[in-house]
Order: sequence, then C-alpha cells, then structure tokens
Amino acid sequence: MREAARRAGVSHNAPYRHFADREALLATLAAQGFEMLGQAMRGQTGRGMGEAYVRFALQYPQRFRLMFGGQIRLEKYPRLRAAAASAFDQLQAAFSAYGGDVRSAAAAAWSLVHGLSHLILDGHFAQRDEDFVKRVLAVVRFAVGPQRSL
Amino acid sequence: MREAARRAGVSHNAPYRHFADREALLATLAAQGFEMLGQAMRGQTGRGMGEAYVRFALQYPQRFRLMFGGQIRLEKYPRLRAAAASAFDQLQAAFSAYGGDVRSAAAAAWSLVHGLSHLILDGHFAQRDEDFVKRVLAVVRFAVGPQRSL
DNA sequence: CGCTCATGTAGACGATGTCAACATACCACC
DNA sequence: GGTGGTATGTTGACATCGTCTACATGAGCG
Repeated sequence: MREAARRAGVSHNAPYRHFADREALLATLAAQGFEMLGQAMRGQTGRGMGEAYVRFALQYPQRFRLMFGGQIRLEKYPRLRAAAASAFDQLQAAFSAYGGDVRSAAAAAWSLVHGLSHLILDGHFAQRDEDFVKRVLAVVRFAVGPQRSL
Repeated sequence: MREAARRAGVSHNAPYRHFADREALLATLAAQGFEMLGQAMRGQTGRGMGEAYVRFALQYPQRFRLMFGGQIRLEKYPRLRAAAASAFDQLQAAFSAYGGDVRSAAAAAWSLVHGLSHLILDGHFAQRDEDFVKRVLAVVRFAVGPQRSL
C-alpha cells in the first residue's frame, strides 16, 4: 500500500480512497492480469494457445504469481473469478470440437501449461527457452473415452 | 517469526537462534515438505505417482503453497534445491523405462500434476474429489518421438 | 453562495522482521 | 574446581507496514 502510494507520488493513505484494502488492490491487478492472459491467448488454437499461456507467464512472472499465488480469496472478488473463468472458457472452447470428456481434457490441458509455467518460473528446470516449452508440450496427447496407457 | 515464537512459547527473538531470518525458516519448512512429498510418491508408479502428488497437495495445501509459492529463492538454499530435485528425480525415474525424450516426458508429467494441484487449490475447478483427479489424469497420454496430434 | 462528494493529507495504533545488549546454563579443559 | 566459550534465551529498541480516524481541499451543482 505505502509503496504504491510512494510510486504514485501521493501520501501513504491516498490509495485507500480507491481500494478498500491491500487485498482489493491486488485483486484488481490480478483481474487485469487475467484479461491480459485472455488477450494473449485470443486467436490461438490448440498447442499455440498453450504456448501463449506459458509465454505470458514468463513475460509477466510477478503478475502470474499474483494471479495464482493463492493470496487472494477468489470468493471475495466475483469480478476476479469471472475474469479467471473467462480465460479458462477460452481454453475449453478450443477443445469443444473434440467429442468425449471435454471438461476433463480442457482441465488437463490447462493443468499442463499452468504447471509448466509455474515450474519454469520457480527455476525447477534447467532450460526455460521457447524450444523447451514446445518440446514438452509436444510430448502430450489428449485422449477421449476410457482407454488405457501409461 | 513472532508467531512461531508465540506458538513455541518462547520470547519473540528466540527463533533467531535457530534461523538466520524468516526466509531461512520458511526454506527449512519447504525442504521438509519436499521430503514429505518424496515419501508420499515412494513406491508408486506411473499414474499412481501423479495421484499421490495431487493428494499430497490437497492434504497439505499451505505447505504445498510454501514449497512452490516463489517466496523462497531456491538459489539461496542448496538443501532446498536438492530436496526438490530429489522428488523430481523420483518422478523422472518412473519414465526412464520409456525410450525417447525422457526428460521432456517427465517434465510434462510433473507439469500436469503440478498444475492440476495448483488449480484445484486455487478453487478454479468446481470439483476437487479424487475421482475428478483420476478422470483428468486419465485423459493424458505421453508420446515419444516427433509425432503430431492436437 | 453553500452543500456534497471525491480525493488527499496528517497522525496514530498495533503488529512485524530484525538488530544489539545482556543473561544463563552447560561443557571442555587446565 | 574454577574458567572460558558456546548455545540458547530475554528485553528493548527501530523502521516499516496495513489500517483507522480526523481533518482539509477542490470541483460540480442547486
């Protein structure tokens, strides 16, 4: 709060005229982040969407962490939840052509790109270039219906 | 820090005799978490390991968030990095029987279960029961070599 | 002009992470 | 057995933070 005020060049209490409290400020920034993410994925399809997702995370790491850091209680900010759901809907739409368990396939795809983003940001992989991302995403197939494999 | 001291029933500065600073305390807890995670996955293979991973995250959400929240700089705590790598190695070993791009496949598998854990914890999915997890994981196949699909 | 609303400021409070100074208990060694 | 050091703990202080209350100011409008 005080840091935000400082950067804005106003007194330490001015931000409270615009945000109820710290969490509300962060929620607004997070919602903005989800809109940015949605825009980054717009127009992409299939694997391109996943790559756009990871690219976004690597480009705005702090924002991404804010959006998914669990410090903001989604249920307190309907606008945040809506923004997040809208981004996910976009991903899910890319799977709707698919028959079968669309929801599960979309959830799996989201999980994959989300986890990859997080793990790269946390520095758990030696590589973090676009090629690595492509290679990892290329390994995965999504299957409908109850089959079995590894 | 002060809260930890309070719970331990000691003065507010006692913890500084055991941890350099707040980050060092959290790093220790996180390292412990990685060991717990490793133990939770031990003995599992393939999809069972993924389920164990998600189960761990849902069972110890705060710990999981601490381990992957990005608040601790890995490079400052070699023991932490080692604990994390050891857990990942276990996952990677499960793929070593596989030919092809083992590293990428393991990275994809880790990303999948990691992202799923995070998204469930964040409340981005309506369901969070074990069945949902199984269903999502069941949708994914890992393929070696340069093939193509969605 | 006077009222209201939006916005900003100053000052205070409790809580936190951290530092410095001081105390105490235990253990090794002459 | 005394002595010194190390591990551990305590008290007190400081700057910072999020937040609350009270007060100021300025624009728009009757």
